[in-house]
Amino acid sequence: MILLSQYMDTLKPSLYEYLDYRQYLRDLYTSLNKKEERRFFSLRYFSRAAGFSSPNYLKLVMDGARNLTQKSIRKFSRALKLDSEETEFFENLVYMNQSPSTEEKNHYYARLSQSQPYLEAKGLEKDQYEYFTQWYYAVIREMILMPHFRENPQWIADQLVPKITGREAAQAIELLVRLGLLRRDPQGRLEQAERNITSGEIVRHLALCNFHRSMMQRAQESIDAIPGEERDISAITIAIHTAKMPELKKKMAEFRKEVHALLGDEKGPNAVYQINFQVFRLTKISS
DNA sequence: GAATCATATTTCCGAATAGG
DNA sequence: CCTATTCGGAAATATGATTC
Repeated sequence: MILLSQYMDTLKPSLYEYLDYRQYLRDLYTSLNKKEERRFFSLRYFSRAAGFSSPNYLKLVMDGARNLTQKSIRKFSRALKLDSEETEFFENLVYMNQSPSTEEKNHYYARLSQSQPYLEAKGLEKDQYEYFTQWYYAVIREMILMPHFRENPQWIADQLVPKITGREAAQAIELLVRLGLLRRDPQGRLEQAERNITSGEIVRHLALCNFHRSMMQRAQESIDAIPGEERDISAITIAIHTAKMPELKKKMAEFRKEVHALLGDEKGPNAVYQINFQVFRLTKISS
């Protein structure tokens, strides 16, 4: 029995590599079940170890047909032989996955990202997440292009509307450099580096939700904070068929590219603007 | 308090395997 | 070689929680 659990440990995928607990369970199940001819880790075996009387419970959870409750999380972590740190991580993972709102997801992700083993496994991912949590990171990266740009945290902070603190600006530069979105030329001046933010699906999705929420908030504030000639907020409300959505998305993508190509190249910008695109449904779909 | 949704258990059935 | 038994997975059903 001791040998069996030791053997199990060597095949177990590392929990901290995952931000999707169902994926973790699937990988764990396949690696313990299919790889070897010894198929000791069956659904039934798991249910026995966890104290479920239904043999297929793990299967239902893996398929997303069942969620886990506080009680069943404990049963799972016992059967998976997780230590107390792993159990806590697993618990937050489950709650993050099952939260309906991005606010809650953020809350649980914040807890996950404090875990030391997670940082060791996915340290950069935390930076990538951070990049999308504050609207001004992207803005500062663009500000570099302005000829009168000064690499002085307080100056940068004062240029932004709304203002941020000098400390935040300094930390922003550090983050952008760490992410490879900014680099220093031979003279030590900051310049943009072409680099895509690549993070796992889960973090990317959560981070983008935060980013857009944050930028829409700026848009809302701009109605009062920015004079009319310096903004253009327009909208249409229109009834269309669901099938038209791909076409609409394509049009919007084209326009984004067009704007970028037409205006993005210009020498000597003197300010940074944000252009938001939003389309969303306001009624239920009738068939 | 009925209706609906989600969770947990029971039942069913095919495949593999051990025993006669 | 056949049959009984066990195992694995999925569907059906019961139970509990939540909503209106």
